[in-house]
Amino acid sequence: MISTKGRYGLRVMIDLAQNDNGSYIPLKDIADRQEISKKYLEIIVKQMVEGGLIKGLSGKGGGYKLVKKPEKYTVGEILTLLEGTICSVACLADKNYDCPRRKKCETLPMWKEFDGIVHDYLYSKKLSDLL
Amino acid sequence: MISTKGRYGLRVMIDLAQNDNGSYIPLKDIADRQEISKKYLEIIVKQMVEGGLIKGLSGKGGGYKLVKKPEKYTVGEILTLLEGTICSVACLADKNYDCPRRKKCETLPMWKEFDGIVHDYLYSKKLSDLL
DNA sequence: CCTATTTCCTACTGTGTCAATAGGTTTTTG
DNA sequence: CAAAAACCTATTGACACAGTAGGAAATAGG
Repeated sequence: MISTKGRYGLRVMIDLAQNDNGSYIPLKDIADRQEISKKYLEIIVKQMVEGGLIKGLSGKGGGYKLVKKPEKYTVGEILTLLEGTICSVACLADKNYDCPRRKKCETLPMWKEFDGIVHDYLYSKKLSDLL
Repeated sequence: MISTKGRYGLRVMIDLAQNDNGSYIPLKDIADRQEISKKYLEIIVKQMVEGGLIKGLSGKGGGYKLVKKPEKYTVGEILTLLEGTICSVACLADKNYDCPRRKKCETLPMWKEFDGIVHDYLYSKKLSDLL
């Protein structure tokens, strides 16, 4: 289940794309338009800056803006940054985890296939597809 | 993310299918084979009985068994029972929930499409496919 | 009838994440 | 210098997850 973090973050990205006029867009405007608490968005947006998805500028006239064109972002990369991982099952989420039942597990192949389908969908979907 | 409840429950179903000899299979045997705490499985299995997925018999010689042939179960129905709902986003999980942004939400169509893909995969997958 | 086996039932608990809220500091422009 | 904005740290209440614990009721075999 995708949490509000991922969902709100995606909406911020869409808002930034739709209201892009070359300059920085203040978070207050985004929060108002999207009807989301500005304080909560700060946490999310901070993560997006750290992850290199967007850039921020302090001070008057500051705000946030995209660093790439909307068609260069995939929904998958946005969600992965905010959700940590988009994995359907815990066994696949941590690549270093070596499950003792890996060899004989009857469900693992299915989870892998399922994960592939999810991954393919989300990484083929572009931010520009949502405008 | 599918929790242990759903994953363990699915493995119980597979175990019941694989070890079906007409009579009831004690939970202890399943727990031993699957290397899962019997106590924890009790909770999961209880839910599966209540949901009509399997039936249980108390007393000596008792245990659990499937009520249908493995090819008659879908992975989707098993997971839905145990996880409550298999929905990628909260807005779609509760059918009665009327989101105020429903009309103008740019992400809703994508979530619906995504949910459809997930749903299709899990409900087309049969328990018998995992044996 | 007794006993071993098994499900069935209620309750509890520690840990962690989610979804915010609160209050302040720093940066920048007009 | 003042307003506006990002930036930063901390806290909180609620809830779900992943079990654990202990016993009651049911049932079959001897």
